[in-house]
Amino acid sequence: MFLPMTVPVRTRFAPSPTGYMHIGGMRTALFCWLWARHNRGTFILRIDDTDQQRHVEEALQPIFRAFRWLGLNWDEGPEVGGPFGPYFQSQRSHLYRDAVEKLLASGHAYRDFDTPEQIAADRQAAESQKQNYVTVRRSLDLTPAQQAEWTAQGKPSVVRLLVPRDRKIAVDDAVRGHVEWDCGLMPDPVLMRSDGSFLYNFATVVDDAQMQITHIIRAEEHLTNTAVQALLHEALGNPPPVFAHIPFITAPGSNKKLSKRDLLKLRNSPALKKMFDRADEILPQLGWGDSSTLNPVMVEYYERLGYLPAGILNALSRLGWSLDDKTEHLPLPTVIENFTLDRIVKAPAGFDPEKLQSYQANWMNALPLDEKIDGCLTYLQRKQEVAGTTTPIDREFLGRVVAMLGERLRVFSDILDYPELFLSTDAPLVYDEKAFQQRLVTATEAPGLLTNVRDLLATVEPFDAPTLDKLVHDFVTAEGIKIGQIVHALRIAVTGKAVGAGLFETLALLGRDLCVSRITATLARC
RNA sequence: GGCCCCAUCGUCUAGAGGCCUAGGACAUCGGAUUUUCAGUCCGAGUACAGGGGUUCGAAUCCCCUUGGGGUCACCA
Repeated sequence: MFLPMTVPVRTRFAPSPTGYMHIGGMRTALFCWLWARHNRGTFILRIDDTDQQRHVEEALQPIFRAFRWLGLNWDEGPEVGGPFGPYFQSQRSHLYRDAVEKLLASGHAYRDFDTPEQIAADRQAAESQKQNYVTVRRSLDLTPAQQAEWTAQGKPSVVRLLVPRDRKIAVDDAVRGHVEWDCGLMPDPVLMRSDGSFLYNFATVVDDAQMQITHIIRAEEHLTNTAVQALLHEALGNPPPVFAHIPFITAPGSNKKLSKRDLLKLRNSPALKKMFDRADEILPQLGWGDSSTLNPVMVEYYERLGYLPAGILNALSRLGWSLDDKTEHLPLPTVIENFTLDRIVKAPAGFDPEKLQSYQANWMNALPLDEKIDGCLTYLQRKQEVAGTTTPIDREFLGRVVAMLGERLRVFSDILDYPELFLSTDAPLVYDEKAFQQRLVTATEAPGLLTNVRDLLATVEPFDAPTLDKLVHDFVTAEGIKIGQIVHALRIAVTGKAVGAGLFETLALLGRDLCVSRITATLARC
């Protein structure tokens, strides 16, 4: 658009080390990554750690982890290096200092000796007169000698950009179109603090230019910053990058930014409650905390619960972007091939857990059986480790379980919902008490019928699903009862549960001995 | 409050003047199948925020209103 086609595309994602990867931030990162890959360009990871936290290294790990899990590799950045490093803002002060000097020398910036108190008073004065506040610029009237003297005395000062008030600044945003601001309404932004450190808005511009970023793809909340940044690029003589402000993700059922700050509200929102509850059910079994340590705004939540990268990627891609009027299931290569900035939707997109589930189900379904087995095995083994037990899990048997469960298995950790299938012979079942009452106590004929069926099961040959199906149906006919009078009782007797996979398949899977002994045990309980 | 952005079914979206009595997906509700749940198959309902223009013709272009959101630091 503004760049010659020969310039290779370079995009960047610049997270702060917060200690977790936000799902919305991941979506922004994905869009950056996609645009780079679509153009066979370069995707850069740069760490915005200007506030110098102590444990940057630790706080960074979940971010790297999320990228790696989803398979979004970075071409330049931490751990991989690159020709434009260092990739930590905290290590790039010399570049910012040079840029400040350059702006000071060219007259685009000036030293401001006004105290924060003066500035605050100016602001208040403007406000009380219902006037727009702009910097008063008293320091501009200082003689060079006065300035030098104050500087020599160590009087604190900041460096501000001298905003050209007589004009407008405009940007042709790749998703929002032409946007412009009146510079006469803008205060002069601080570039360098009195302690010599630099502001994000300035550092970003210096970095983007030095790293030769061609497309700045970021969340909409930065749109207002763009006026200052565009001015800075201009003052620095940089070739202007293309800006693309993508809409942010909103919390389900709201139009506010999906934020970790509103966690309490999110937890109680009907759409998200299930996800929190699921975390509390599953995570403790695996020794990975609970919903207070991992929640649905974090990428790690999905990883730990056993979602598929393909499912998450598909869902994230479709939040604010579409291929056409009907394609929903998109493998990454297809997205890369077709991803363009002009198809990004302008309006904010609500995060919809239900739809995410449906993408996930689609990709789980498409997964080869072997990979499903591997995934489930990991979870079963992890659970055993945590519980301190070591019952060996037969891979072939697990394969039969996974095949039988079919679409009931949406994420890998769902396998933990079926402990009764993996229990050894002598381990007692946990019964769904309500169902037990209804099907085996209230239904007074049930124990008798069950006893008869057990005796038939003890000898029937072969012990496979079709045979068992026929056996039970013949039994129903012979007894003159309804099928519902026996199947529910039978299922509870054998699994303890009211619902599950196909009954006859389940019986066949568990095997004759286990079925008979469990029915006997259940009968003893009636 | 100033500035800026946004506005199609409950939700994600298609739609770049006639193909739109607005298409798809998720969710919802029916029906069928099944021993239950899930699934599957079939079917249903539901949307262009409002008002003015421009035009032979507007969801699509312009203006206004309304509503929502973002941002206004020596934060990132």
